[in-house]
Amino acid sequence: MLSKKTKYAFHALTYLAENQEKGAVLIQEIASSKNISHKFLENILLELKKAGILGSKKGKGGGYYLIKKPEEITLAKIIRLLNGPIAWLPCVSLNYYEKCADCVDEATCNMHLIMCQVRDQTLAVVENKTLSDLISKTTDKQYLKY
Amino acid sequence: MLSKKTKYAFHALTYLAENQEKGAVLIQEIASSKNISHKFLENILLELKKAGILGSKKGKGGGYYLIKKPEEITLAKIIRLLNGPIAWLPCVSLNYYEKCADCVDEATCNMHLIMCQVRDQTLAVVENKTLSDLISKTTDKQYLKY
DNA sequence: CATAAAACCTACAAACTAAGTAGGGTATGC
DNA sequence: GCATACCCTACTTAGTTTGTAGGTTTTATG
Repeated sequence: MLSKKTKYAFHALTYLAENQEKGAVLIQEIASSKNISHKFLENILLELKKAGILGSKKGKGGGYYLIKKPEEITLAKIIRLLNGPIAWLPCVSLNYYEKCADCVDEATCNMHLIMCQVRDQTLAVVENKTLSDLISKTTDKQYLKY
Repeated sequence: MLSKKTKYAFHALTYLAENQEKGAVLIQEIASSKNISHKFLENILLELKKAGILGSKKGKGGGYYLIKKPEEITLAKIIRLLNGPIAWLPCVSLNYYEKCADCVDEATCNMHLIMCQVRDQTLAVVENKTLSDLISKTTDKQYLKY
């Protein structure tokens, strides 16, 4: 299951994507809008910044903002960053590979093969879905254009 | 990631499947063969028994044995039993459904839809793979038939 | 029937991870 | 130069996973 941290990250990113015209947005604004603890969200946004997904501005009028287009931010990237490996076993993880303690030979391990399939099927979805797929298409703002 | 409990369960089931001709097998035999703590494995086998996958015999000459054909035991069943939900969110779980705390409307939630896809892709693998796919096809025993 | 073997069951302990909190440091705008 | 708001480190709390302890019940066998 996805951790709260991961879910909070998606909520925050969605908020930022839907409010890009505002420029820098306060942590507090996101936190109260999405019902997330201010300090906990602070840590999450910092991680997203260090990963090159968000930019920030300090001092009065500061806040966080997207530095990539929503369609360039894959769900896989966010999940890996905040939730950890997508694979079910360390020995089939593309980004967090580790040799299995008990497994003698990966090449002949039947489990290994199947877990690769699971990983690839999952990636087929989350590598091809982006933040833009999470944005609600019918916000008030969009209607105002007409 | 799969828990140790889940991995141990697969190891134990594989052992039992590869040694069906032995009849009842001692916990201790499986534990030492697969390097699992006896008492921990005891709990796992008990769960598998309660789920109707294993049978047991008490007393001298007792032990555990499969009561289903390996090809009838899907990986999904084992994973759900010992690892919990396969889905990434409670609101898309088929066997452990729970309403999302924060989600207002599942029908219009974009996350919901994507997570359903992830779940279905995963299930496409693990509902169609069974214990028989984990059994090594080249054991000594098999060669002895010729 | 006595004994030993082996599963059954409940409860607990230790280790690890996730979630959240505290408090001060640093850059920025006015 | 002061208020603002992000930055950073460390800590606490809560929950889960992993493993252990110790006794109970059932069964084969001499």
